[in-house]
Amino acid sequence: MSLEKNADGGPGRPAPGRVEDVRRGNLVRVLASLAKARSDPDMHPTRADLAARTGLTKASVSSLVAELVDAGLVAESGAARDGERGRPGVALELSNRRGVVGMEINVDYISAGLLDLGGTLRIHRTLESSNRGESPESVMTLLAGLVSDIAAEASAAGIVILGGGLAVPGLVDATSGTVDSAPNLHWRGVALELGRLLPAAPFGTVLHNEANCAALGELWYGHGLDFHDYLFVSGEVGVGGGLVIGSELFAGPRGQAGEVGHMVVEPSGPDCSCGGHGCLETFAGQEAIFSEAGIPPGTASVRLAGLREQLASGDSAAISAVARAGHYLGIAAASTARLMNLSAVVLGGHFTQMGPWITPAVVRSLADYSPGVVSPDRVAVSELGQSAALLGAAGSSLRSVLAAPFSLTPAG
Amino acid sequence: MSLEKNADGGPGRPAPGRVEDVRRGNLVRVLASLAKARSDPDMHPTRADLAARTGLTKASVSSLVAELVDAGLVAESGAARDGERGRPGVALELSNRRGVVGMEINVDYISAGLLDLGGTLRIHRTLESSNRGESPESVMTLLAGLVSDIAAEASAAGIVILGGGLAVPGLVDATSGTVDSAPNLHWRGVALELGRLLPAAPFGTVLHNEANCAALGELWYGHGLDFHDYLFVSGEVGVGGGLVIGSELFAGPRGQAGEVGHMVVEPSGPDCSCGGHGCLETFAGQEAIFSEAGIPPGTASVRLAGLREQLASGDSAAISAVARAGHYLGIAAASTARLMNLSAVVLGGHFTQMGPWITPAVVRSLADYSPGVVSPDRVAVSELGQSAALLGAAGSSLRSVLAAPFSLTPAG
DNA sequence: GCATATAGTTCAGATTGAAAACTAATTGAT
DNA sequence: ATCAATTAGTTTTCAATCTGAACTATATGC
Repeated sequence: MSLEKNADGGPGRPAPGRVEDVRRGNLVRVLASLAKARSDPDMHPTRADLAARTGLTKASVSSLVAELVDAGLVAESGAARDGERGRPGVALELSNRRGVVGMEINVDYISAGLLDLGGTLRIHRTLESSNRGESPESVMTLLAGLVSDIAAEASAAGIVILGGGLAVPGLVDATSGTVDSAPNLHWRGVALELGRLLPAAPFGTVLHNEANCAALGELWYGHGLDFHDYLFVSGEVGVGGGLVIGSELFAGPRGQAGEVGHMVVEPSGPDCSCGGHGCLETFAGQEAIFSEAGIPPGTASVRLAGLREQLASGDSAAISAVARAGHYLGIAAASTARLMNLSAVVLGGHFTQMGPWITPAVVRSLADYSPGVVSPDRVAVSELGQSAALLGAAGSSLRSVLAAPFSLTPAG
Repeated sequence: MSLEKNADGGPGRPAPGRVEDVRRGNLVRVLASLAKARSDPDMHPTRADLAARTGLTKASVSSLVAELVDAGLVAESGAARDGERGRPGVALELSNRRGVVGMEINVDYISAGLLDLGGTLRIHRTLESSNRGESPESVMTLLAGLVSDIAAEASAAGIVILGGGLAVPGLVDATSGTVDSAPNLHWRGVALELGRLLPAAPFGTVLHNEANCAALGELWYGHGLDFHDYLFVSGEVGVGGGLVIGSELFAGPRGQAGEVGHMVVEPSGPDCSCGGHGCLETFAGQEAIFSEAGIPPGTASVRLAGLREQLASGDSAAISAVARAGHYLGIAAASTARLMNLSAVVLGGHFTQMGPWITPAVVRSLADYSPGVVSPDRVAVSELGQSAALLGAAGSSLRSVLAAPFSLTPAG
């Protein structure tokens, strides 16, 4: 349908097609096969198996695997016996001696975790910290300490850290490592010193938007295993979101798509902080729900706990506040589903705490405004909780490594 | 960020990375450079120039160009003199002896046109025909006749037709060539015999959605030259649309994205034919505008002419009907722009006839609901008129050819 | 103990682009 | 007119890489 991207090969673009590029592509193919095999438990791919699944010859796969083993990305893990006759193969797997770090700065806490190449979360630490209004330097220092502890532990366990991802609740510019605006932290135009976090990691640290990361975490480690096209709505102070299309995050032209919170759901609705009015956020943001439910001011976690209590005790103000949020969420989801041809909705962030009360309202609203587009069993609540963003940030780094293994290989 | 697509190379996927694939990629690179050069007028790329622009060596480019010339896709067009000293180069261009056909079936007419590889529309024929409720067979027979005339003319002019695209106002499944539903034609689940249209064309005929094609036509031959990320809204009987992101059409998971007409713009709005209510179409569809403006029943073109007259004469009912449509259009556009981070809006279809009256309403609404996102000078009216969809369908075919030149090459 | 089957390696052959040397054609200075 | 300088395009040699076929290695089962 469209021309290959960057086909022109102008200045600043990837190198033109050389014979070496074939090998790079095939290294990636082999790694992708290994990564895929992992979700199929009890399946121990061998060189011969990889050859069959990638379409390459056994000779090529042997050579590619040797290179990946040299680079430390792939490890042999004993014999693969299947009871059949013939010489047994050598089972291969993504090395668990290589890992990436996921990091998150949020309003009430910072956290970091170590994910090995196989996708297992080996370490996960959270540190409560009131970051709203704190200086970026001091928060980064705190985070750097946390990460350095994790790096030490990793090193003791013989794990080499290759890269990392940092999720921040705000609009970010990943290329420059700048937080353009993070209203809930009161940060604006802040260039973070990402180099401090993982100074030795060849892939460095990449900055991400928190809602997008949560959507990615959900994609790779949550409902994404079942749904391939969905709207992820993350309720935090504002209402963020992520669009997953064909099992990939749709990031938009400037990597900032997914602002569900400012879709117009009620033309005559109240003014919004964004300057518009009737935005979803004015009905489904934390402040909107809390005040409608009559929850007194306080910290977000205390108020959220209060809301849960009132919901559980059948308080009608709380129940109707949440139902109203769900109603408008359903309207925004209906429009999005129609516009982008999506078939599922996943609720994350604070909405996970309201699951049983908000889901029916969303389902009803979807049925009412876009019948037949999103079936009730495709409205789900995230099960990852607070770790979604961290998993997304780490997973993103993991995928960078698997997509560019040649940068670790002797040949460079 | 994500793994290379199809990296697994499983069944049904493109062949694995062989050394030959490098050449395929480079053939595409060279063609892409030539296609790009064409929008830079008075620029006659030579082999040496292509080498510099693709990053390939002169030797490789010579060999690639020879293959493309053999395949008939590229032609030498005399010497390229630039007044400098040194041996003059031989100017190259995409051959104007190869072409693709764009076709459209709409409610009131069918049309077809011939686009040469350089992007010039060489022939364009429209045939009035009331297709609503007609059998697909009879309409296809009519179209096949029109296309066969064009093919004869092309042949007389020495132009070889390589492929084609057919735009139909409805949801289509391109892979099976089926019209799932085209309400305005009263077609539903119709498998079109696309093979009849261009039996000799190696790339065959591909079925497209009309609104998407119009968006593509706009992208390649209209405002897309200035805007790279925009919402294209096409008013026909319903309200269709297309999302252009990074100068590419965003087609959605099943190629059916862009249903702007059924975004919810007024939760308490009237019922819609889709089963929902408050959809944009109930305010900005043809019937909504005509009845609100007090235009008596009749054929679409007569009513549209009537509306234009009333608008020109300052009729207040007409003016306010169009302003209302624009208001709600602006709301849908505001939500879309926020959700997908778009920065421009292009109005097509019947909205082009209402330009001066509807644009201000859209601009006002955008400023009201999403201030600072879409600036007023980035709300534009399409200038392509009725040919947008045809150009999009043809252009899409042209791009398939340029993206897979090796299928025409001796090596196959 | 040996036939059979499967895993993995080695080696020759083909394709391809890079690099450098070479031929071709034009300008401009002498 | 002649020739150096300059640019376009071709030819040649070389290295990288995959494929395919032959070969080695190691199991099972009769």
